[in-house]
Amino acid sequence: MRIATWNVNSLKVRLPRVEEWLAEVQPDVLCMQETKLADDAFPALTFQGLGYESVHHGQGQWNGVAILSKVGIDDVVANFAPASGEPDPDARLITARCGGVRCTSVYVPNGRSLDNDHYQYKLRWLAQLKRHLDAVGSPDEPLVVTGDFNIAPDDRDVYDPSKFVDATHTSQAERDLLAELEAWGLSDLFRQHYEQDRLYSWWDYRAGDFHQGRGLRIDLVLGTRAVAERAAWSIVDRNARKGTSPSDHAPVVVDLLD
DNA sequence: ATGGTAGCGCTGCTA
Repeated sequence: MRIATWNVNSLKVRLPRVEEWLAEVQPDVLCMQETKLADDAFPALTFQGLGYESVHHGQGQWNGVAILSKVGIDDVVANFAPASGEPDPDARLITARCGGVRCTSVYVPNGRSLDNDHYQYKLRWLAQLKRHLDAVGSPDEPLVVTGDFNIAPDDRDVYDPSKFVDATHTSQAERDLLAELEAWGLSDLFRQHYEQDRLYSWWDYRAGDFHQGRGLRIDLVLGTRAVAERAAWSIVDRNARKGTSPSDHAPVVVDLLD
């Protein structure tokens, strides 16, 4: 079973590239973020024509998350589960079970800056994500949390850590909250296969950062032990960041043994 | 040189 995540940065603009990529890579499950669509504008029929069932949780203009699956979709929960606390006013997560794996597609708040209210929102959001996982699932089952975490787990995931002192994406508080998710029972499936640095998934559009190799690894695939034991291979598909009108994120792919 | 681009939607916000 091939699982992938991709922050597409507007599905309206990116749909042709997403269709092309699905045909080439043929993931069984694709979790998307930043669709920037309302639910009634989500192109479910287009994906159906490519063999994918889909669920979408959107608001239009900003945010928006989706799951596509060739291996079935049930137990759908849009937004945070009620038992985890108040719903998120933004459309930032959706959960569904696909092919026996409970999958959550997440678009973690950016945080903007450490002194911004949005950063406190990011920290609260990450704490609620753990309660959400307890509400919808368990570390003892096959479960994946994947998407744009807006956190670089380690300095090797940052092109120049000296440029990210007292910054979002690297601050100790958000890394600690990511570590709490790992303590809950999740591990970074990409890091199971690679130890080296400079394996980024996002590059700022500005200043030619992609071509200069200035990126961050912030798109993660986390899985419980039952999933990690099956994780045979992973890549960041940097080719999808090239050419005309790319997203600023590349897809991350993980293959699970059946 | 503290810059730069992209998307949304129409002025400035978000990333």
